[in-house]
Amino acid sequence: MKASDDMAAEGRRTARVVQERSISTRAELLDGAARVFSRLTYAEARLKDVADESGISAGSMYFHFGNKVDLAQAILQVQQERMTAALTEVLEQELTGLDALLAIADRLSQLIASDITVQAGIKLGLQPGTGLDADANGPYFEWIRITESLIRQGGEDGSIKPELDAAAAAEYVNVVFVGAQLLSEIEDTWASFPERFQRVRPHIVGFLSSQPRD
Amino acid sequence: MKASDDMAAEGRRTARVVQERSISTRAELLDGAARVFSRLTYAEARLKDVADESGISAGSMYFHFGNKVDLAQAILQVQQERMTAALTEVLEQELTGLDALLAIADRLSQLIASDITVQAGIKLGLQPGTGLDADANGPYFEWIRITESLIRQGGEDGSIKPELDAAAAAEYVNVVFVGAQLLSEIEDTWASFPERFQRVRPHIVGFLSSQPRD
Amino acid sequence: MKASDDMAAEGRRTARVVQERSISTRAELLDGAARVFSRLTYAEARLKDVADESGISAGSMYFHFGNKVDLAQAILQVQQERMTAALTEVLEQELTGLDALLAIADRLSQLIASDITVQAGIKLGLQPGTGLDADANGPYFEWIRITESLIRQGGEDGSIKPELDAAAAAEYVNVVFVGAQLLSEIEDTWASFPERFQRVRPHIVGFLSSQPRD
Amino acid sequence: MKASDDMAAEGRRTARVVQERSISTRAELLDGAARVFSRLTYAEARLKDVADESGISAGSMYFHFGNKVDLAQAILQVQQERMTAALTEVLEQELTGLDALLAIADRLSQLIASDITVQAGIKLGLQPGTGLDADANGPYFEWIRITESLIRQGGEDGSIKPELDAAAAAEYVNVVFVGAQLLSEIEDTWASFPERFQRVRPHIVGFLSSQPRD
DNA sequence: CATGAATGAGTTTTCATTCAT
DNA sequence: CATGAATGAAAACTCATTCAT
Repeated sequence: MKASDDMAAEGRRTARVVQERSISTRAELLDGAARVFSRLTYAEARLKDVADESGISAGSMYFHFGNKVDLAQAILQVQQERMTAALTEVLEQELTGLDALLAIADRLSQLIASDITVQAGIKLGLQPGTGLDADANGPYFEWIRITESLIRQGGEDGSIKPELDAAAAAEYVNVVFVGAQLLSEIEDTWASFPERFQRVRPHIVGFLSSQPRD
Repeated sequence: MKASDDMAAEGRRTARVVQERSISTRAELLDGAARVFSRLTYAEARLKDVADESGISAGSMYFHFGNKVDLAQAILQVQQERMTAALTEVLEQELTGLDALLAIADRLSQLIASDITVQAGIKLGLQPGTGLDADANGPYFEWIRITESLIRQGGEDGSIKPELDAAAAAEYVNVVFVGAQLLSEIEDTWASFPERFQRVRPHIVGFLSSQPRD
Repeated sequence: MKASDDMAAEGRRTARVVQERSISTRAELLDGAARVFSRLTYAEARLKDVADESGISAGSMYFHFGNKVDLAQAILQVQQERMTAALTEVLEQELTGLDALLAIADRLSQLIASDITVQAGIKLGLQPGTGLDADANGPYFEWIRITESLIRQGGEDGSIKPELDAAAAAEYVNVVFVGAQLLSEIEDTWASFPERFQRVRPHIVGFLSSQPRD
Repeated sequence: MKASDDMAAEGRRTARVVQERSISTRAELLDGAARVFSRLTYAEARLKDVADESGISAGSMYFHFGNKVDLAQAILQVQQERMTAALTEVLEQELTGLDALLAIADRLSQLIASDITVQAGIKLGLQPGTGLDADANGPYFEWIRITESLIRQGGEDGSIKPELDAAAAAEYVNVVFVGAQLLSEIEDTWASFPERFQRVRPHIVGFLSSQPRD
């Protein structure tokens, strides 16, 4: 049995190496795709561009992702993972409702400005009808829900004016956040988003905060 | 010579009929294209979709609009005309800076919610790199400029707090307007835009108005 | 209204011409496809071969038949129409059960030997799992049913031994017919089918006929 | 020198183990291929299907069989071996011409119904133009020759009517055998072939046998 | 020997655009 | 002017085969 043990051992070693190559290829592919989808519409994007951009053969793309839709969906998934991660990271710290809300918005504005995969995901999410997951912008609505619950929490922990209508306040916060995001996208593909958000942030604070600030 | 007179007369009549048909065809084409471009990306949209949607043959499109890009550009132009018309209409009334600003925003929110060509234009304007006029979203920046000048005017006519930084205030107003627009687009393709804007409008008024309101 | 009447009239004339061209193109395409599918497996057949064989551009194929499967299905349909036509033609003559049965077999053996579209249909029908209509060989079973009913009829009209088990007799007839067909296909792509069937035909007659023959 | 003896011994053991694995892999591969080719056309069959079906990696196939054509040819060879074996087994018994003919037919009908590799071989043999051995259905013609010679032998040994034209009689026998086979293939992939053949067998016996039977 | 990722040469399919009628 | 069939260039996708481990 020694021989087959050896073979098994070698098999495992080989497998790991192969798997690593596979993983890195997949990552490069996702990266290239993110770059392409962040500057082009889904239908405009050519898979050849993705292949060239990532230095991977077109055939290989079909080994890792069955087709164009799946590739786009993979990007959407990464986007959601990263945004969720940012969210949870903040929520794990024990902050007041207001601080958590602001921390999340700050965090997300930076993430969106710096992470091209997240940018690609946002663009893809806004153009359904492609075969992409119908609820691609489920995250949007989740984000709205979270905003509302944090405002309610802030009302209880004293950081936010308790008399506010949570739903209406949440809508306002989201309008401001999303508006800043869209203007930044138009102007310089999100590069200015964090600063722009900082400029309008005081309006949110002033509206929500129970502490008079100047 | 009577016969040829008849023929000439008939020719004129024919010409008129043909011309009328041409005009209506062109209109139907634009309408169909607007419906298509308002729900699909430029690259996703098939000219066959436009043909089917408008009940006009594909070949005919090439008589009226040289090609796909020109068709899209025609829509962008209509959009700009209609938005500009709304703008001028308000500006022609002699209103205070604040009232003009709010009237324009109200007007535009209604126009966007109700006019599918305008909707199509907005979507097209947000996806450059297509061969569409590079400065397709020139209107955005023009709108920002107008906002700023109205705020400055409001500072002078007393309707708006004079101590405000006009540029910063304009940015805030636009962030709110654009944010409400985007959320409405996502939720129900702009149908809820006017109401949503009315809900956030008080924040704008509260921030700008020199008159304390409750 | 004279002008538009003229236009309508011209429209009709144009439409007819266009339609004729369309029909002939479609026919040539079907013909070329039949030639290709009669010598190659569905999966082996290249659409380029069909295009070349019929002198029609590849793109045009997709105008007339949406895709490869539909093209194959169109051939199957033509095959079924032609075989059904042969069948009905015989059945319309008032023949005895035996004569009808034999006439149909004769007719079909000639049709199969001479009509390349029918040949293509037979081959296609025998290779499902392609996306072709699952019941592509429904005709086979229909044919078996008809055989059985003619034998029963022959039992009643006195042309066929009444004591025969119709189902079993039908199976035998079909086995012989189909066997002759398959051997002819292998040997010379059906060219020898009619003669071969004539050689084995007496076995069928001897078995079924109520009249002693030598 | 003991160490190197050990190594040599282990080397031999390893070699044997490897060799055994090789043999079983080859067998599984052939089996999987048979299953795939028995339900799909050569061109439809994906080597990946074979790999999945046999649980062997695609790359490994290329070690054992140079390429797709060779794999198919290996199956054809197994089919021919098994059919020939059945044939010779019967021929080795000293039977009359008629009994030998019937025994062979019975044997083959059972073999075809039960052996998926034989089924695969039959299907492959009927789709040339693939790159498979041109005379893939040589066996068919060989079988016809054997039939004829057994009929002639039967004429001499008294088991078959001596006045029969051997060639014509052989054709009839083959038509019936092949017809039953094809109908069974269509109906239930050969499962019913033995029974069906038994149902039509009396026609063959009645035609050939020199002994009046009822 | 086995594995499975990678490749590239084909194939199918799509669609803007042209053009004869 | 309108129509819709035809075209071709480009895109998506497939898969036998190779090859590093």
